[in-house]
This record gives sequence, structure tokens and C-alpha cells, in this order.
Amino acid sequence: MTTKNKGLPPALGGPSPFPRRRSGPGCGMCASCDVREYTFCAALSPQEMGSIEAIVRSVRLAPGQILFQEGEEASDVFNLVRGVVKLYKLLPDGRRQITGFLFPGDFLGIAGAGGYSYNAEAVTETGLCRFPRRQLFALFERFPKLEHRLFAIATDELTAAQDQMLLLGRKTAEEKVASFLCRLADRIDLGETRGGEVPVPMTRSDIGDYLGLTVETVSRTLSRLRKRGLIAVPDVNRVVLLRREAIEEIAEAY
Amino acid sequence: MTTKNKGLPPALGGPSPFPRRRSGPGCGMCASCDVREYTFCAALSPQEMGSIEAIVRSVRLAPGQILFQEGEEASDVFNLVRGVVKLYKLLPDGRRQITGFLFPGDFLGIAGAGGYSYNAEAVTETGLCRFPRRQLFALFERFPKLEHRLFAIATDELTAAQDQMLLLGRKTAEEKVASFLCRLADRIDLGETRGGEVPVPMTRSDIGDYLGLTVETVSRTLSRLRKRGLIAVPDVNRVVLLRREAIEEIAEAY
DNA sequence: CGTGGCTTTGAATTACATCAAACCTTGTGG
DNA sequence: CCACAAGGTTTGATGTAATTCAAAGCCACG
Repeated sequence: MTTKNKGLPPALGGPSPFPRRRSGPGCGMCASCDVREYTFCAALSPQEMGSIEAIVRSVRLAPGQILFQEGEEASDVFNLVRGVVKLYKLLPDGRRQITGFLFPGDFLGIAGAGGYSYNAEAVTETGLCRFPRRQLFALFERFPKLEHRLFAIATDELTAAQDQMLLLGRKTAEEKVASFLCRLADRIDLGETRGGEVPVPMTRSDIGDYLGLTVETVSRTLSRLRKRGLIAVPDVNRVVLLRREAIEEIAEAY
Repeated sequence: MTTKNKGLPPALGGPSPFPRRRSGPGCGMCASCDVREYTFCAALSPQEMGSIEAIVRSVRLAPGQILFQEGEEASDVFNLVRGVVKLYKLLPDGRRQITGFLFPGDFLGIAGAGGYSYNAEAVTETGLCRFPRRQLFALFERFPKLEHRLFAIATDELTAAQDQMLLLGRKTAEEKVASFLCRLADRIDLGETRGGEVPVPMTRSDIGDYLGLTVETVSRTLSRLRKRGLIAVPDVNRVVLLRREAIEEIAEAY
């Protein structure tokens, strides 16, 4: 919530907001979209894209703002264009489990009959494309490719969820943190590699709630990795993976 | 692995194996399938069903037998018709996380490009329908309803996975075990209610690996619930929920 | 009737949580 | 420009839930 997107690489919320001021039918905005090729939009050809542009609206969120909450009727789905979003579930007494962090290009809003099954909140300044679910799903008839793509996205998320269950249920604190750092790095490297430096836009508390740990344990574990020379922590929002292979080894528990 | 399906209710592996001796194109076997209405097959009308029957083959597994392993090319998908199957992932040192237990009517084999993302092993005597992935997915063109249905299944699984992450990351041992018992009961009650008696076909070790606990902790927690009069345990494979509401309350951490 | 695998219970250990306090950073207002 | 208030972070001391180690009990099966 504190994070100002200073120093973050393009992929994590640098400049490149929405290419045109306003989105809307036929404005051609999608053509210049930074993340198009990573989203379900890529399922459609540039010509077909008009059908999507006709129903999209853009949304911006400041850090800490909530996009939707668990149980709300899931009327829309979204593509994250800029910034970072966290998804989480809560227990009645306030315990929180973050089920995922989303980065530009990620899709969110997959939901069943019970409405959204989690809360979605902006971690940084965020830009999204909003699609009315009914209208988007209606396009499935004309463009089956679109549904194929969403199906594939759901499949990938399911695989990721299984990995996360393994992490939550069976890894130690150190393995959890190492895994987290590696995954962040993987995600960033989609752009380019930059000497192992990984931006960490979320708070220690967020990381803890993602890994099933407390803030203190996250902090301590990072300190220990630092003292062992595996990472450097120039400031709270950046970690440098000094010995990536060693960290991967810890993460995968070899 | 030990479990013999003695005393298990129909929904969990009672009589009702495959209605006809052999499955195969046009044999009409699907018409009398016990679980058809719960599976993706229900997306097709009885007339359309022939297309599915043309590609289905049946599989039987004894307890402990492996259906497929993580990383294998995912050439088939399956419908569980009878019995119980567990899905799990392993760490190199042998730590195991069970990501789900499947019951009759459940679908398995959703997988991305990297092949199956988990191992699938029979818990009890098991009967499944096997579908070559390519052939089944080819039917999507003629029957978009089929893809809709599979998409919906993936969505539901994703929701369940998020619940499980909350459980693994943030619930106490007691809350975990209570949640587990309630979910088992919900799943069984699809058939009918039977005075809170829930069949537990998996071992304590399986339960532990599903909940991110050790065998001992599972056993101790069950003993404690029993001593408090919330459950009865007539034998290792059965639990009676004596005070379902109280257990639900523990499970949801009110 | 003995053997092997699962389960239960007890005792000792430990990884992580909790409690507490100091430290930083950032933004605000005098 | 500085003081200080508010959050987030780090570190230390202490506590504890759950694990680990150990052993006995229970069944099912040959």
C-alpha cells in the first residue's frame, strides 16, 4: 500500500499507462496495448479485436483500493494492464490468506455461481480493462478461440494453485520465501533480466499472508538469506538474487 | 491403500460398477451410467451421447494403483465413476501434498502444456472412463456446451483450490480437521443423509498430507474431537458427526 | 499364530508465532 | 526546514502448536 511505483520496471508499473486517454468502441486503443499478446485478447486477430474493444472499459485504482469483494455478484472480468493486484480470502476473525499476486497481462474474475470467491485489491497504482462477463462470454459463440484461451488460463491457474498448496502445506519458512523470490523473478524476467534485481511491490505482511507466515518470520528469513550472502536487500521494495541457483535449490528442497 | 470398500455407501464405491461388461462405441452404456448427470457428459443430450461413447474406454484400478504421474504427457482425461482417487505432488525428499480427493462424478486430467501437474492414485477399488484428450477436445467444435461445461468444472476447482489455500495457510490443526470432515460429509450427502455418518476411505496419513499435518496430529485431533463429544469413530474408516453445527463452527473459525 | 501396516498415545523437541520494543521512511503541518 | 505522527520493518525474548521420536495396540491376512 505504501509502494510508489518509483524505480519499478515497465512490467511492474513503470510509465506506459493506457496508451490513449479513453477506451471505447472502435477507438483502436487495443492495437497499442502493451500486454495484449499476454492476455486472452491475443486469441483474436487485430480485425476481430473490435468486438472486444466494443465492450471494454478501463479502470484505475490507487494502492489499497478494492476492485471487488468475495461474494459479490461477478458481473465483470478484468485484464490487468498496469500495476499489481492481490487476491485474498479472509476468515471471520480476520486471518487472511493471499491466494495470488497479479501482474500486467494477468486475467482476473474467473468465478462460479457463488459470485467472486475472493477479494481483489490494488497493491500499486493499477490500470485494468473491465469486461462485462455476459457480453464477453457471449463472444464465445462467434470466437470459440476466446473460450479456448480462457480455458487455458483457468488450467494454468489451477496448476499454479496446486504448486501453492504444496508450498503452504509442506515447505519450511525458508523454502517458502526462496520459492516466492524465484517466482517473482520468473514473473519479472518475462520482460528482461536485470542482474537478479527483483522489485517487491508488496509489503512484508502481504508476503506473509501469501506464504502462510507472519510478518516477523518473513523479515527474519530474508535477513538470514541476506547474511548468508544469497540475496541483497537495497531497500524494502527490492531484492537482488545474488546466487539464484542456490535460492532455487532451497526453494525446490533438493 | 488398505481400504476395502466394505460398508461404503453407493456414492463411495458400493455395488454399481460398470453397468455393462464392456464399454465402447454405441453400446448404450452411458445411458445407464450412475454418475452421468454429475459429469461433463450431462452437457450432451442422450442422442448426442453417442459421440462420447465412441471414444470412451473404461479403466479399473486396485487400491494403490497409479493412474498417471506428474510430468507425463497428458494424453487422456478421465471421469471417476466408482471409488476414490487422490491427487498429489511430491518434493524431491519425499514430502507429499495431496491436492485433492476425487469421488464418483469428478473429472480429472485437466492439464497444461507441461503434462499432468500431479500424480493420481486409487484410494479404493476404482472405475473410470478414459477419454483421449485430442478426441474429446475435438468434440468442442460440434458441441460447444461440452467446453462450457469443462470450463465451469475448472472454475469450480479453482474456487476449491483457493479454499484449500486458506485452510493450509491460515487454519489451525483443529480447524483443518473439522473443515475436512465437513467437506467429506457435504460430498457424501449428495447422495442422501445418513445420520451424520461419513465414510473415510483414506488413511490418516493421506488426511495429514491433504491438510498439511502429520499423521500423529490428525489422530490426536480426531481423538480430541471425540473426547469432546463432537464426533464418534466406530472404526478407522468411519466418522459420525454427532454435532455437525459445532464442527462447522470450528471449521469456519467463528 | 505371527507378521506388516496403520493407528493411537506419550514424551521431548523445535520451527514458527506471539509479544514487545526500537528503527526507518514518508508524509504533514507548524 | 524541522518536528512528529503513522505505517511498515527489523530484531530480540518468550511461548506454544505442531512435529519428531518412540513404543504399544490393533487389524487384516497369509
